[in-house]
Amino acid sequence: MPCGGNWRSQIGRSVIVLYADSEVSYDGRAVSRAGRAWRLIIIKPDGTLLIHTDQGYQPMNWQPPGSRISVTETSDGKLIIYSTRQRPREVIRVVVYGIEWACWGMPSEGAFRLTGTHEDVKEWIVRNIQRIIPGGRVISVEYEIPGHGIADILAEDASGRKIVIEVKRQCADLHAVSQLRRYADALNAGGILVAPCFTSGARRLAREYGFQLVTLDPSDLSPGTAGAN
Amino acid sequence: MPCGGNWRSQIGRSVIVLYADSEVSYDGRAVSRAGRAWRLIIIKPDGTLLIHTDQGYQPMNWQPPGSRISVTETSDGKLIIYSTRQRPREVIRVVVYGIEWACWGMPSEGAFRLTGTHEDVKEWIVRNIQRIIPGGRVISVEYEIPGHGIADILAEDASGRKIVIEVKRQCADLHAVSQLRRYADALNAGGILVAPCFTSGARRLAREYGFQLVTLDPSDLSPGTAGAN
DNA sequence: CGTGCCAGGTGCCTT
DNA sequence: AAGGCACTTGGCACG
Repeated sequence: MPCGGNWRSQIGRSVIVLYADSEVSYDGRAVSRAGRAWRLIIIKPDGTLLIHTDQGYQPMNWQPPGSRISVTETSDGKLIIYSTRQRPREVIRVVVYGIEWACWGMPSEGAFRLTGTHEDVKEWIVRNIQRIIPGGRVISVEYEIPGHGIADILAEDASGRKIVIEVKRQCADLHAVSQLRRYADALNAGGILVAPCFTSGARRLAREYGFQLVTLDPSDLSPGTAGAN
Repeated sequence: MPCGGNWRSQIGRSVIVLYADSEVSYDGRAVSRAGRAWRLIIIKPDGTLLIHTDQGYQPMNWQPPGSRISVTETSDGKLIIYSTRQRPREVIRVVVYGIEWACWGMPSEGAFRLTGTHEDVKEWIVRNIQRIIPGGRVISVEYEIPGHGIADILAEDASGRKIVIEVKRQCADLHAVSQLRRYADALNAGGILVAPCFTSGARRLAREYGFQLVTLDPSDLSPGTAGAN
């Protein structure tokens, strides 16, 4: 059974899960200190370190892939787990007072496919530009505007006027409108914001800036509908 | 030893960790399908579900706190784990073909303190506004501009001209400049961007918009220095 | 509950 | 490596 005391031999080879009584300190872009408590510690072979509590999606502390981990033992028998990352320089130090159980395994992602992403929506629009700009055409995708960022789609309408299209897969907010403005201003172009929904503020601001809103839900990517708004 | 076959009795009471041969499907804001493979499954009492592979900070699939979990058994002995979330409606379905080990425990966050945050930087600036705007004063913090968002700090310089200060704890980018512009435009005010560093694009754009840059590192919050730029 | 915005954001891709 | 940006972003605070 892959649970036992020799988990240290699995470092770099398996995903190790420890249930440990521990203190955690983090020093890097920010600083954190966590007093002694039982926590879930996950060590992945790619250098990822995750320290989870009883609640929440996010770990209490972590270290990303590529970090270097080491485990040492103090003279009085306590374990100390170090995880170090360069650029930015960040260190996690876990003092382990006790381990109730330690298990490991070699999980994998397996075949994995994710759909309904921003990329999918963008591709749909390129193929169905007529539904967004009747009589228009796509000039470029991921169009870089030097010093101003990268526009999702650059198109032109029937009259030849340039139009920047900014695509969001979730409700568009003020940030999305500001982003679109940055592109449209730089190109002296019109702007269309495509999203499944819009916050009230986004609607106001888009109106103020003269941008058009188009409602398009990622789940409606079929030959379906795109309702102008 | 808290590892064994009766982990299902711990649902809602402990954090459960399964090492399982499984298929995972996710349907919600996006859609994902993951073929059969060994994966690490974590079930927290707050409804959080995390499915981890051998690499990366992020789980392959997940469900946030507040989700409802249930485990059923098919006629041929396979387990199926359902996790459902409303608003947005999202469902994860895990078909479990086998479990190599199942362990649990009741971790906690314990005493935890994080410093060096955005809030810390903002407070430092309010206390040391003279270092940012010599002769100026703070008018308001978290100043809401209706329909345009919330400015970090609204101040005025020695001549009484309004200045919006946008604070970043990491390198400021185009997004930060756009955000500042949204505020400054709405108030017809000047703008100062405070950050530990700036991307090349952010420098260009800030110059174009007439914003001032001030370099301030979160780790130098002592009575230290704030270098205008 | 929606709106807005930070996060030690992370991850992906392109120059 | 730096820059730009999406993410099933998650999480928080406020009206």
